[in-house]
Amino acid sequence: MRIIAQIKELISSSLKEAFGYSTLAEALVINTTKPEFEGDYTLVLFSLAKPLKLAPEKLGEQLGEALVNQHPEIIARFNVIKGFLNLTLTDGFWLQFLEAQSRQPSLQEPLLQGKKVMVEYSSPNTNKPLHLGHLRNIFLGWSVAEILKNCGAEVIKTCVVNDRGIHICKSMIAWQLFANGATPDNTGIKGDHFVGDYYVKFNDELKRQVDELMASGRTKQEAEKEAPIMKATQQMLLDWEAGKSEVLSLWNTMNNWVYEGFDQTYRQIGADFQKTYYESKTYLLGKQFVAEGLQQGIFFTKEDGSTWIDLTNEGLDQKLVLRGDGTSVYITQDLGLAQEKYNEFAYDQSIYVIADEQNYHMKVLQLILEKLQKPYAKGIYHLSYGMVELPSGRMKSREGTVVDADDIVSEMIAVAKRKTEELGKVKDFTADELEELYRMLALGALKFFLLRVDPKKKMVFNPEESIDFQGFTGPFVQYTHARICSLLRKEKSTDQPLSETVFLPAEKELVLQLAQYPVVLEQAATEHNPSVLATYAFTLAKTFNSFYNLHSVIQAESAEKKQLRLKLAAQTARLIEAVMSNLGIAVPQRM
RNA sequence: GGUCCGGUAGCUCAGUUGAAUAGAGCAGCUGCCUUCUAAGCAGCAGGUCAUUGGUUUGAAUCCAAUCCGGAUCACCA
Repeated sequence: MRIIAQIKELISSSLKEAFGYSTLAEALVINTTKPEFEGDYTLVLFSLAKPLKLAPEKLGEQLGEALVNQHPEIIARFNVIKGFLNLTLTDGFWLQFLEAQSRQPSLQEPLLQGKKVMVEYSSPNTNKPLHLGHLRNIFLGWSVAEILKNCGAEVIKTCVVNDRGIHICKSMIAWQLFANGATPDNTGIKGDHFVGDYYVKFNDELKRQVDELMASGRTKQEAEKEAPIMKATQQMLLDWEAGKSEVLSLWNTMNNWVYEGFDQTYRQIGADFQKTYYESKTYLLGKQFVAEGLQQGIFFTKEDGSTWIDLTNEGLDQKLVLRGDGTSVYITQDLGLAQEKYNEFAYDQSIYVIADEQNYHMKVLQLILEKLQKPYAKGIYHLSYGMVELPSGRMKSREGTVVDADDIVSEMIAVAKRKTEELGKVKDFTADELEELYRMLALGALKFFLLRVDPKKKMVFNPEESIDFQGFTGPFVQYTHARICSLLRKEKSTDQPLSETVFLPAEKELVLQLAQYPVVLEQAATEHNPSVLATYAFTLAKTFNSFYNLHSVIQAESAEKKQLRLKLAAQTARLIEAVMSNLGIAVPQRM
């Protein structure tokens, strides 16, 4: 159902027949015609003018003539302006398209049929709750997974939990020192926040001790090293690695508190994983790669026994892959984990949704796997995204300028509730229905806000201004869907074939938009970029709203018009739902 | 310092495989609800696309230099 591709074929064969010129249909440049000109699609002629040795205007006239003559059932008329050939397709063609699309049982595309893709996202630490940056990560990962599924791929969503290390021990030490047996249960605090609070307490106490030591003449570095709380933490990490049972037991308990909290958040925002990897179980992996790399001469050993790879020929640096004492570093684990994932799932592609601060690391990871000639190395794709920043700059947990995930979600729900009550359109809803609606709108606004921006760019969130429900937003699109549903409750679109009609400009605009979906979906999939779908959802809704404002559906001028408009409306609603589901956003029947 | 990313309207963002008069939303200003949901529609106003030079029939888009901002280059994860 790719109209542009279809037209490119027509043009390509016309060029051959009428001009004896062979060119790949792919190479032609066709866009939808700008609204200020007449036409549906536009061929850019400049690049063809040269090889054909014709002035663009002349070429346009002749080519347009040929197209209309050869395909009168598809091409109705044309006009040439400067180097642009504007083509208007016949109403019959558009009618047929609309019928065919509405009869299509599924809106999926076969682009990635038979491919198996892993998407790793979220990947939190277990010492503090999720924040707005995690939400961008989670929504991106979820959305990309949906997009790939809708292109026919089998998708495995996975999460790597960073559940070990010094930062976890900090929360544990602080809990031992200050908690007096407090738990999430007996305080009523959500587990991840509870543990996060002790992480903050640790840092407060550390600062106090450091200040004290500095007052007695130590330098800052000395003080940080010597602070009793820091020493205790380091000892705890050693005890953890030695498998000391009371440390392990506390570690287990506190991590489980955090997992309960995370699960609650994941349920609330609709995130899930088929497979979760825990770093405590994977951090010893990857050492066999070091032996392998040494044998192949890809790695080398320094005097102190540490193992390195030299990537200076690739424009990078030398990179440590194993410490002198034989323990793993971050990259070692990641090598092992990539293998582990491949052993388990034999993926064609493995997508890592990770912030752009790790671009260098991911480049190194892929490069090493390539040098080791791993079959899955080429399938690794780093979906790098920019940080969510405040107007004042980066969020800093130490300065308390982190936007908490649970907080922002509840704020959004409160705003959705307030707006819905102000408008008073769903007074007959039950309490459960209302709650579901508020959540749908709140998450719609939040997800759309985070997904509408190109992932690789950093973005700004201003907590002073709450996220909009008007304009280029999730609720705008959701509203259009609810409005169409309301229309269709009053008058159903039937399956009867449409009768011949002349498309009015607003109707044509809409059907043209409907035809764009497969193109946009494929673009989103190949670029791993949900934002193009957000833009499309908005444009589609906007186009419908203009149409809706201009023409009455139920009181249409004729029975044929009514039938056509009902079908356009039904199809718009269907596509809005499909596009939004790619973004992980549900759409309501009423709002 | 090396590498990478970014700089487009007051603000937040599209547009960057070169193509018609650079587009949206928000904020500001005008209109439009006794007819299908006004979370909407129609309009006004707002731009030296960081700067300079180059390539081209054509540059926000490509090239070079410069300025500004950010990330990264740990025996941290």
